[in-house]
Amino acid sequence: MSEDVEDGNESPTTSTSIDLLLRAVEASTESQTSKSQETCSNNLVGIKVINDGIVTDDILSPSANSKPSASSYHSDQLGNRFFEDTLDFTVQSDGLENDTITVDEGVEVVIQDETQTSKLAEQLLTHPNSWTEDGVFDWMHYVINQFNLDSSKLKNLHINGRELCMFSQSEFEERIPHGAVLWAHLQLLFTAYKQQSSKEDVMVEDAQMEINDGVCPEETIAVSNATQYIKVSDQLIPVKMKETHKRKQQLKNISGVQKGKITIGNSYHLWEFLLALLQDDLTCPKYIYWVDISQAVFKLVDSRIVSWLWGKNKRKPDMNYETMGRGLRYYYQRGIMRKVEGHRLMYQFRALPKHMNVIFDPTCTEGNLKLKETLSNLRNLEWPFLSINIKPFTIPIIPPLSEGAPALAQMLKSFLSETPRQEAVHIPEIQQKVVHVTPDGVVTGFNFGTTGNMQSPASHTTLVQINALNGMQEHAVVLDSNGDNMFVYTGGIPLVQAVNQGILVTPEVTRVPDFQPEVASKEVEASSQHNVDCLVRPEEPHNDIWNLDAAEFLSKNFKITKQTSEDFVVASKKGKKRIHTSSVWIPHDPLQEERLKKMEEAKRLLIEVVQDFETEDSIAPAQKFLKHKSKERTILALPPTTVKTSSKPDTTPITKKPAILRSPVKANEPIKSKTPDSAVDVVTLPLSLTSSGEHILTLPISSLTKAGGGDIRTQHPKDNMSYYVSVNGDQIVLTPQNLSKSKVLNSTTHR
DNA sequence: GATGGCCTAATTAGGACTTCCGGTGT
DNA sequence: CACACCGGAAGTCCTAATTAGGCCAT
Repeated sequence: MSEDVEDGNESPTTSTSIDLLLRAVEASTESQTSKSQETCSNNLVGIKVINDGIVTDDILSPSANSKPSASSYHSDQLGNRFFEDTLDFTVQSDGLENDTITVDEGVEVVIQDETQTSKLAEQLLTHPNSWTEDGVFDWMHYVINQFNLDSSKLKNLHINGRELCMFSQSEFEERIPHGAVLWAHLQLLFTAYKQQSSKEDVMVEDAQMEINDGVCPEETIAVSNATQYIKVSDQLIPVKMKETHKRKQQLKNISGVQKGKITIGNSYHLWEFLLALLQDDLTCPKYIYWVDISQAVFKLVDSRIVSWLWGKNKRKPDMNYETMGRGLRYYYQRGIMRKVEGHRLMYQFRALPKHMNVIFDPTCTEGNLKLKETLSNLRNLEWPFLSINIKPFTIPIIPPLSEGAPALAQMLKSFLSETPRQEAVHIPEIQQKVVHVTPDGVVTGFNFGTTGNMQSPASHTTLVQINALNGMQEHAVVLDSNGDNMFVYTGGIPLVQAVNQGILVTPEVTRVPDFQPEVASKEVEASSQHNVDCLVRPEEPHNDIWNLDAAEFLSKNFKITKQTSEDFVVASKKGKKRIHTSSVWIPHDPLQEERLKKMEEAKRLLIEVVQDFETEDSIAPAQKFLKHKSKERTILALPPTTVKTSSKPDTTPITKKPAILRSPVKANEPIKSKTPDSAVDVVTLPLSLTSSGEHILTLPISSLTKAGGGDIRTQHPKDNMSYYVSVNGDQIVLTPQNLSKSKVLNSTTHR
């Protein structure tokens, strides 16, 4: 029976290990007298490769068919050799009932030798790192016997599992008889163990909190993406954690992890990313490697691939080494890295994690060996352990790419192995629309707001995906069957609330076939600013042009102190006002009379807003003042020029300039004027009660108190009832507390 | 009815790059 | 000539922290 290994189901690591083993066996057997296959198949130890439940290979069984032909290998564009998935192996079918240890869906360890089954089976389930000298000897002896190699040279070998794992391939071959075969076999066990671990990883998920609660903070080490490593007998056991508040607190409390330095998800910092690459057998030492671990010096072998990966990680498709290099250079001044002078593509970390998640990878080189030795030797020393001058900051453990950023690792595999290259993460194309918002609220497209950092909106009839910066996320953007109505939940805001806030407008659908992300992102941002006074939208979405109209317009009317592609800062005697580009709107077709009118109206509105800002005799921070007046909890005391006699003559004329009273104030504290030179303790306010119309009333300041969340409440001197105090335009609104505040605010006409 | 706590949304500020550039060195 | 490297300046994006809004228990 023979089957082809199916494409795609086998990890490159496994393939590489199998490849190496086969070549090693090939080399060893060539140097010896050939033995018959009949002899070989006795006392078999094999590892079967299983794809989707079908046994495809018994890769450790020496057989005439086990040698790959020359055509079994191929090279990719980069010159990397890969295992061709068409090897023809013979799977043992001797009718005996084998002892089988399934370590993973793809790898199964089969032990048939009855005398050693139990002991060896047990040992093979543990990481080679933990094997005793005897265990190592048994394993070597057994493997060598299976391949009918000479076992006499093993006699004086005293190596424990830990030392075994420290060896590089070259050392293995140098110091251990039949080292190539044994080394290759060991790599397969590593692969199997790794896969087994990841399986167990999932199994412990349910018990995660319990485990964690039982581990003292010093024994837990934060890594990334809700994975924690628990140190048990000098081994790091990954435990997946749910991202809860408690969890976040735990991360914060973990010793050695600085506040704000924890990396969540795939958002590695650049230095973290490089460290991860250095610990991943997919990339180290092929594309990046340690030149001298004792000095934390590493080198980029292939700057193109490393920067490509970095760009993938950051979702920056244009990333290149030049750009990435700028990021590295910023590390010089921050004391994280330095350049190794005179050596191209060589950099030096100025600190390393005290514990690194060392991968015993099959492509281990001397650099990696040095890394392991150094870490082994220095593990018990005080951190920082490097001899170089280090700015003391703590680096959390960086998981290898395949654990910390599995999707990225998958991409890398794809990048390295597929011809033609394909994106591992496939995002289906979807019909997309541009959102248009005009100043009078007419929507020619869809209008929705966001609370996150939306980059480009996307939707089709029932699709609910938005391409946010941190990946495709499912937001509730739902179109009905006609495509006439869209329902949007923005950042978790329920639809009803979004409508109340004016975020949603019943759309008049205009399909825009050519999706322009730049335009869309601006539109999204604009639409999210439901309280904007007017909007600017240029003819072209390009940044320069985008700014042009707004800049031209603003510069004519105001002094602009700063301008970026997003913002203008308008100066006035009151301070500076930041105006978002999208807060000024210029219509698509300026030839249309109606649109011209709207444009004029938009300009007029903007001028009005800024003039208000400039003429307001206020000492409140100008930036705050202009922003959403109706939302600002500003209590403005107006000059008592038109004070009428109220029914309750409790007036004390105010002779000093008006005071601005702003919340929040401390609970239970009377609100006092923020104006130092103001001695007012009573303010005369023109009040507009929503139910009974406008009248003048005098409120003693001492009657104003802080409600929850910065609200201000007062007791009405007339009826002694509690009212919320809010501002509508230049009027103060008292809202009976027993009425819904939102209803009242929505029913009032804003200026 | 008065009060303050709690939860969540909205907003802000700052960090960490990214982009661009003009220049030098190998 | 290509590539690596440098650092200033400005822009972008993300996230933690802060503030605001609303509800609800006491």
